[in-house]
Amino acid sequence: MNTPFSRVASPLLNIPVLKASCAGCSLHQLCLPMGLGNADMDRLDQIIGRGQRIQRDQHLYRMGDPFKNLYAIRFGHFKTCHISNNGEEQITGFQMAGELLGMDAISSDHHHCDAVALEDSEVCEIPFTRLEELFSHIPTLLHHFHRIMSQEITRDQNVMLLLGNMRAEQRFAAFLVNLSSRYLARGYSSTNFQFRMSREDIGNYLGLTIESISRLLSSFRVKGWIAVDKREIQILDLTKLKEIALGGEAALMAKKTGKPAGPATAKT
Amino acid sequence: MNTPFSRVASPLLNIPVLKASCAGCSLHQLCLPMGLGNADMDRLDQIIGRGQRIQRDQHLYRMGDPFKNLYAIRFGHFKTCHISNNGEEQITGFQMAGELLGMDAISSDHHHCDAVALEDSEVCEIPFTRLEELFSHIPTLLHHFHRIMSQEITRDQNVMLLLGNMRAEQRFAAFLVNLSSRYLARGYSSTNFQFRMSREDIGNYLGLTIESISRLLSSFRVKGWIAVDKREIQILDLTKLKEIALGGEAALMAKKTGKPAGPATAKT
DNA sequence: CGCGCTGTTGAGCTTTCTCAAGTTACGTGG
DNA sequence: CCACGTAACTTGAGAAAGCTCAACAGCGCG
Repeated sequence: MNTPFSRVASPLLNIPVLKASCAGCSLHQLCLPMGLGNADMDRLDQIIGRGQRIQRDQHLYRMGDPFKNLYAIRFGHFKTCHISNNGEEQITGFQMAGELLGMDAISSDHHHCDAVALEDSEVCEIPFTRLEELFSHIPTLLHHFHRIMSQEITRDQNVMLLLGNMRAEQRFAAFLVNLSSRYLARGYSSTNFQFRMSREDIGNYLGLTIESISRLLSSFRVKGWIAVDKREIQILDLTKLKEIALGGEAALMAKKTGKPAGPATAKT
Repeated sequence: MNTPFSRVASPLLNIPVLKASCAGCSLHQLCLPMGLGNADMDRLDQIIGRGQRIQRDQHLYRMGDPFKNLYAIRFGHFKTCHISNNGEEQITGFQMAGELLGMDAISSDHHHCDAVALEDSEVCEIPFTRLEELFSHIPTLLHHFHRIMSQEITRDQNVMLLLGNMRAEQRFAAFLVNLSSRYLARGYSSTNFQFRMSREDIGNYLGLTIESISRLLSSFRVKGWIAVDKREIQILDLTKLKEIALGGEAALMAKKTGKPAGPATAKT
């Protein structure tokens, strides 16, 4: 790794340098150029536009916008949300540094959701037509791109599993464990971090109300699994949370009654 | 279109011809070779393996199987289901002729879900590494492949919206409308078709119990929106169903009370 | 002809939502 | 610097949607 930044370097260090460069980005092992040699990474760098700053609550793109670019998150956090026909919004994901935004737009040449910055963030603009040109010259890049799209599919299907099969407590535990492991992969603490999204966003994402999220936070706190202060969270018993996220029968037993699991469907 | 089969040709006509051929397939405008010229379609045909028959309830692949091929459904129906760690299954989609199976496996070189035939079906085997080789020679094919993967992402996110935001009635209406439009796109009736999946499968997919599905069917029937006989369904008021699927406030009003919509979150 | 599988219907119960009141933090203007 | 207003969150009590359990009906199959 010849990156000038350590994995945990403060994002602030990057702010003055707006020219996006994969080679100089601490995230290139998580991001699109993963596994590329120096020469190929340079070619990728040549098509990548200037970094783009997005302020908190600003839209990176909106549903219906024409599709030009994919965006790699350089630092910061985003949410993507679909607006259904009756005006309800459904948050389909929270994205963090090193993740790619905009892949849903390839199918129809316009975006199918809104992407909103949860905090001041910066993205690399990746012109998709130029990227496709590169693919024919760099098979490794193409293959990795396919993996990323496929990963997105898998991720979405896991959320479907969460929304279709899990109880509130399990959903929330799974959410915490997911965040935890993603921060870990980025070199941050897996037990101490802050929510970049509001309780409302969390509830929306998990298919629960804001009140339920609040109650779950309290309940997890009382049980000693987490400590919360506003948006600051500390995970005190990650093992327990993982157990519950996995559907922990044991966890439900311990709770009091000996009921099966799952909000619906279920049944052997 | 130089296909020897009309769009509505009975699938039975294809059974004796096990050699898969895009050029000779009535679905090539819906499937991977969409938009390809004859020469390119021939090249695609050369890498596509023999057709593979899958009997009802047989697995096309299982979670954990190594990833070798994508599969295009020639005729028949499939379901894909994830098994969560506590043994619960969640059906993540129902696939029909012309749709591609297995894209979730690209990310990790093994399948992340089970694919099960809902009836006797046939698929074309598409060796993925050979397909990737073709991509560098046929940019149109590559581009279309990206659209298909992107479509899959969009589809999954719509299901997330369904599971996260919709009431039982709305979910079920959306499900019926979705099936209807997919049959329409394939040249079949949009109002008369049969469920290839059990009530249990429908319930699992929609995050509801089998009893709820049964009640919804009855309720829709009583209201005169559909007629049902076992797995045969006739849609009598597609407009109404679409209205409800879209979150129809009007529909909810008419129902009796004047409540807002959405099972959770919501609120302006 | 009876068994098993799938689906239907009913009654009561659990989970989570809804509504409402109250708290805390924070930015704005006096 | 403080009062105020707003936004975000918390907590409680009651309501409702949909689940669980249970009984039963229809159909296919051995």
